[in-house]
Amino acid sequence: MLDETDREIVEILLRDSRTSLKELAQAVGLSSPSVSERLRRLEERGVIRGFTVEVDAKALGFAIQAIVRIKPLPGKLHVVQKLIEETPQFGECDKVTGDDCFVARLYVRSIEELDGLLDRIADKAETSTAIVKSQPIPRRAPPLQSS
Amino acid sequence: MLDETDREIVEILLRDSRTSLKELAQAVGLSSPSVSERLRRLEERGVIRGFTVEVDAKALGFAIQAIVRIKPLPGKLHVVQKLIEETPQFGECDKVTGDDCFVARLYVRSIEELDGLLDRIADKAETSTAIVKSQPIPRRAPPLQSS
DNA sequence: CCTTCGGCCCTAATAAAATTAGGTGTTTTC
DNA sequence: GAAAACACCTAATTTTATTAGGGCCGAAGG
Repeated sequence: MLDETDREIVEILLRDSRTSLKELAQAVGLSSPSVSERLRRLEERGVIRGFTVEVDAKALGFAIQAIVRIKPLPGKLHVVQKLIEETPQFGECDKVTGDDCFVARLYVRSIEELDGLLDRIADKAETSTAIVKSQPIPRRAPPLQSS
Repeated sequence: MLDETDREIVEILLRDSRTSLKELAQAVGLSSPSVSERLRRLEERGVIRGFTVEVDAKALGFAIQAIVRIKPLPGKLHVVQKLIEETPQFGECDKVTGDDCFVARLYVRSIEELDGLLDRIADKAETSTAIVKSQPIPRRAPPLQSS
């Protein structure tokens, strides 16, 4: 899928996407235009979906994170999904197998805020909540090797 | 925490962190050096933790994602954590309240691969697995407003 | 077997972007 | 009320990215 050079480029960009072409070129032993072209193709192929920044929840005052399993009551699936989408405290949300339920991350400043948010879903879904104690792996990309 | 200008800058960068200072400056009605300085301070304050790329699991052949709850058997907590960290198919992993258990994302190419990975943990932890059917919110930052 | 085409790379020149330097007005502090 | 701190500006400089133009295989086809 990716050759060794592409993999190295992506790995460097995962660590710091502002790395200059010059530095990337040095790291992989190519010229800047070559790296630029590889980058363009990685994006074109959809391997690199985009360039972004990582924002720190704690620095913004969201000291607590929770993982919430949300099982909408019969007929409430779309209402619940809409609510999740429109509530900014929800981070990523996955719809998973088993009773059509959602697993979502929640960013809150206090237990009270968490409680308040869960209350607002209480009449639309069954929920179970786990507070995040630590993040052994805060974020990690899928493997870049096909091995 | 963040003024309106900072918020706008961060929002733009979340969408595309390669946006030039010139464009950012135009968007917020400041000069490039001013935006540059604000950026520096956002990083210094830890609001922006880093610049990175988003890599697409599907494009790399990982068609399946699963959310796995992993409850280590007595005395196996550290072994399990190490295994998770060293298995590249694991994406982000949170340690949550309730019986010292982990919630992790898993990227695999097939159900067989998923099964194989779960087998390797089977003697160290109790697991329950939910396959991701869709991602209503693939990724989202915490709210930028204190509201 | 030779030619052609496509892929991938290069250097050098140009264009665009980021940074730095130096200065102005406004607000906070002593 | 002066001084310092702050947040911003423009203009000059430096760094970075992009473009243009060619060379070198290696595979495909005559």
